[in-house]
Amino acid sequence: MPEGHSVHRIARQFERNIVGRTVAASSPQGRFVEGAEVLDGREALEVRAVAKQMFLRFDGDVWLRVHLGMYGAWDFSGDVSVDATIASSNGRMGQTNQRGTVVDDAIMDAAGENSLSSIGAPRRARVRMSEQTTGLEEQTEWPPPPVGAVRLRLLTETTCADLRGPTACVLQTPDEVQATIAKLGPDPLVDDLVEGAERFTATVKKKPTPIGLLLMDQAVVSGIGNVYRAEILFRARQNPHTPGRDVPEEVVRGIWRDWARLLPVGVETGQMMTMDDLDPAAYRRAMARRADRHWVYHREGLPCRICGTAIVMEEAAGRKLYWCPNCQA
DNA sequence: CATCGATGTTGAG
DNA sequence: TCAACCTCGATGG
Repeated sequence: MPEGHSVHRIARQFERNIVGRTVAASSPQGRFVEGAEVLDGREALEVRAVAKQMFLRFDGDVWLRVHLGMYGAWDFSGDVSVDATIASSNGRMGQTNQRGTVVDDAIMDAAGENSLSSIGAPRRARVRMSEQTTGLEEQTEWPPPPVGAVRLRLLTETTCADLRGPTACVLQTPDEVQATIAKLGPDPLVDDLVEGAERFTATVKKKPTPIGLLLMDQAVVSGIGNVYRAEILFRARQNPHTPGRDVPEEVVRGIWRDWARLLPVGVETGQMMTMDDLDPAAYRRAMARRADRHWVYHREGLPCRICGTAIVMEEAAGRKLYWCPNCQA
């Protein structure tokens, strides 16, 4: 489920609570027993996020590569440096709070004020990090009993990270990591922005593939998924069906710049905010309600926010593509 | 409570 | 092109 922003966000959580610590590794589900045995007792030294993949380096040049796929998630519990924005527009967290979770009022207040990147002190909490960050009910046992099919558990003295439902969870050598990353297109939070722009435009310029498909191709550009694709194309007023090589170069460069702007916003807010240039009231509305958050995504049949034309949905490569046939003519 | 669909990728045909 | 992977919130009865 997660697009690039979630993966960078999860990597940041690893940075705060796992990197620099020795882990006890296990596979409660049983599908990653051998890998867990290799990781067990090693120190996590570094985390990297590229596109929708996360790479965690352990001592001895052992890398863990994780791709959450459609419904993978990391559950953090114990001492978790919780983001101030963790609960924004998240009713569940409010409920959980009333039932006695330790996520305190300061965090809830900060969330209400929509402040960015304030890092709370580590505290007993339990969160699920997937597309969104969700508060979970507090567990009192330690270590917490695994919930559901936990492929991999990484346990430090104070923090437990449980991986569930990933598409990929494998150990890699440094060379393999290098090779994996080399196949990925530029990522605005990893690559130099100027260099990234050159790579992206050069690739798009020579492809007959529709731009709407190119944006979803992780070899072309890293981290864009179905939501960001629709939104970025709308923001560029670009028809999704135009072959990449026929899209004006200035538009292609504009798309890269826009992604480089939206991605960090997504990392900070934990949400795919694509209407960030609206007035403050509309911005607050968009933050509060998912239905108000996008220009075209998931708005089939609804009037375009700019011109009133009905938003169109069509299937493209098995994914739903939303766009305004008037604004993006 | 059952069913559906999803922010993704891979590999078979 | 499509099923499979495997999870869960949203939806409907």
